[in-house]
Amino acid sequence: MGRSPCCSKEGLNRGAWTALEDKILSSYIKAHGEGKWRSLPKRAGLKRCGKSCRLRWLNYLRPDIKRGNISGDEEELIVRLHNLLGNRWSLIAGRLPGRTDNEIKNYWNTTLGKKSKVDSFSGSSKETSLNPSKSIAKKKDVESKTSTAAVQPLVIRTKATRLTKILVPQNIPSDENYTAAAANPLELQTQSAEKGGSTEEFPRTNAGDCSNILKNFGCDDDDIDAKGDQYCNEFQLLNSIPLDEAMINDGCWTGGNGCDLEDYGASLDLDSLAFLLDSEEWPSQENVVV
DNA sequence: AACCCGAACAACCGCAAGGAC
DNA sequence: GGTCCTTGCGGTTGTTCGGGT
Repeated sequence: MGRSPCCSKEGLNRGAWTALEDKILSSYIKAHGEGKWRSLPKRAGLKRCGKSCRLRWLNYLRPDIKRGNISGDEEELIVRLHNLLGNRWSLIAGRLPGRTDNEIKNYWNTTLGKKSKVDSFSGSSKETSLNPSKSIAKKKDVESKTSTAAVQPLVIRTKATRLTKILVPQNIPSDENYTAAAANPLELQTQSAEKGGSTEEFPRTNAGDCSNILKNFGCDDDDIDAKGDQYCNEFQLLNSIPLDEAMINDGCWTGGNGCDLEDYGASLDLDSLAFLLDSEEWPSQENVVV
């Protein structure tokens, strides 16, 4: 099946985006929503490849993008998730609200990857300081986790599978321990399992609560207007399936930018991931947000 | 002040999956 | 069922910027 080029290269702008281009793209997407990237540049009046528009929007212009330095907690989370998932940046990014896969990938390649490379080369816990700005204590903590993972590598595969369904926990538990987990369905599920979880523990809400749920996941009113119905349909669909079963069947474990664990099937038992949660807490949302 | 170098980040590219027809 | 199109992902390259000499 021959692939057609994503766009004609002739007459198109390349390289850095100008403020005007950003404004045009943002305004267009705000007015018409995402999607149809191939035809978007023409409709918006941009001399850009659709792919380039999509990337610019996803990695830079999206309103929910968190800018600024990666915090210590986020770094720790990235390290742990990388140990678990390998270079599946989109999945890792899905666990870090407001961070993009590209950002995390860059951060890894420029900072953490080198650090871990040096660590493994030295083969010791000797201090390595490629990034002196990071706190030593935090760094040691990260290193110890990295070395733990080296003993127990669990890199699943390097190619991500596309998300085809979005799974959002139907009810945001009031218990503060679960509040942080609300944005981390994997943790929610694991905790649920640890507690002998069932749909009774996390009763699923009806579609009427969708707006609040979406807001809890960082959607603004525009998002809800644009996609609320779609998400609510998903909610209603999933409401007919017990929560844990739905997660396994749908294979999704993140909100919005999730993955498909279905392929892991025999090789990946979600319970086996519990070791990640055994010794230490995942960073809470309050800690992650800068 | 000029130059060099490395880090950080933005953007591009090729490939593959999934859906529509 | 096959083909084509769209979208998303991960790897790589290019550019910018700041610090050191």
